[in-house]
Amino acid sequence: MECSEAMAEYDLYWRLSVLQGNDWFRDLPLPAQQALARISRHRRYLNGELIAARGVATEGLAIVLRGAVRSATLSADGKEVVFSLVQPGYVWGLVAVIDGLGAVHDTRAHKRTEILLVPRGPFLEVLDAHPALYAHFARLLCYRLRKAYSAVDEFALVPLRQRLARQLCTLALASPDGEGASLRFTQAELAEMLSAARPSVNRELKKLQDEGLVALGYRGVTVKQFARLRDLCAHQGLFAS
Amino acid sequence: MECSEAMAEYDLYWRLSVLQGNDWFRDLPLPAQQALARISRHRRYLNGELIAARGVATEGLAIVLRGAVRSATLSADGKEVVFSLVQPGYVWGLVAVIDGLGAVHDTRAHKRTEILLVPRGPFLEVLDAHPALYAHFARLLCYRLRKAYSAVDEFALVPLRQRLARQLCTLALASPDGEGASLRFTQAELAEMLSAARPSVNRELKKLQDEGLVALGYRGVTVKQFARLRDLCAHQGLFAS
DNA sequence: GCAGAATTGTCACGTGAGTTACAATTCACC
DNA sequence: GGTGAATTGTAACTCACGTGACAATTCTGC
Repeated sequence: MECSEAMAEYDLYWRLSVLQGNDWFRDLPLPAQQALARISRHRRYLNGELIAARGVATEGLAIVLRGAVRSATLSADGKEVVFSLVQPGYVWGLVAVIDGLGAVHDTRAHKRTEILLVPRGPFLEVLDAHPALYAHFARLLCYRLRKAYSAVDEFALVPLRQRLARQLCTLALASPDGEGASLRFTQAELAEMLSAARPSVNRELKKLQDEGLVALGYRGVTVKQFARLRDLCAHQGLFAS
Repeated sequence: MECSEAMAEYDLYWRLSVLQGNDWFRDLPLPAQQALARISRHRRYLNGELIAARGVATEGLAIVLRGAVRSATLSADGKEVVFSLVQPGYVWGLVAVIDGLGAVHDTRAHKRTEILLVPRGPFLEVLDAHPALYAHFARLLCYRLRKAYSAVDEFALVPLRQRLARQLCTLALASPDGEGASLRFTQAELAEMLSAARPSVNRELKKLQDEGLVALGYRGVTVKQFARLRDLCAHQGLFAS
């Protein structure tokens, strides 16, 4: 079984490199990274496949590798609010892992999706073995809280036009090509990220296009004038994604 | 100076008892409680006095004793969203204490207000000395996150009537008299807590009164039929305040 | 007990954005 | 290269809720 041993070895190395490439795991001490790499697993989901149901215990933390993880809440009368579309490189599921009270939202794979799963139990053991990690992940929770807070008051007082501008800036900065990026998202996806209706997003995008700030394409938006786009959202605290 | 020594002693004991009476400090090990009592300070603010300015480093964690701590965001065009009105018994300021990135909102005293202040530096030292506390406060952060998340999707998909019903239920349960409580809040305060306009809240309150669920008074609302009020909000995840 | 402040009660009106529905494009694939 | 699925573009309609502006009520302090 030399071959499969070598495979396992390679796999472990691969998982370690994923962790080391991630914003929230990059800065951990090597032994902790190794421990986490050892316990983590590679998972694949089909488009729309259920990853976690609201209130039900989750398997663990997910580092998104491909596709996206889509969290949404369904209201009694069937309306849905998409809470987040977690893109590759981001982490999903920390709250439920730490407090153990079940998934916060109904969560499904958006397109074919791959994640690196860090199972809850072993993860908590690693945390206990390296107490300093708690401080680290507490900061991640704080980051999330600030984002959630700004989402709340943004929703309440920022009109769609500006929220859209902000979203575009954020996506552009997060993309490899930077400020002038061609963002490969459909308008429906953008609408979901903003918890807005698709026609409304289209209306605002058109206006931005007329003003020359962006160019619209078939499955994408190209940022033409990042600076002016950014000016639109001005003054807003956290520049989050 | 025997007298002032005795005073100091009494003061320490008083601060310890405050901590022991608080939901989030009650369950800590005694040595940690004592350490926190030693570093904490009693603070008074006048109505409207500034406690923290958005983005500016905060002094520490506040346990509200009297009055209320009011966090709000001011938008560019002068509109304001009141984010929370932290009532006595609740804790304010954890995020800024942990990540050190400055206050999340502009924060002022609502009426004459007293808090127990746990200064940031010493608090973090106590955390480092008792690593288990990190796990404890990480759970508090998770609790906050769940509340913030539910605030987001509630804002997006629950109509004012139900949000109001929920707020009333929550306030009733939190009050000493329980379910049939006479809640001493003005309609303007209720509106702030819900980030809604005062006339809108009045409209919904009137309807609830017509249906016999509540009775309106000069500076207060009395819950008449808690069960039916609660049914109105049904199915909603976290029953928060 | 009365003046003035605070609070509640009610209107008319504006508006951002959701909803529905369909037409016009663009693409993907055989 | 043409057919069908996916996406984008648009318009008409609706509605919850905010805004502003008062009048009516209730308290508070001298």
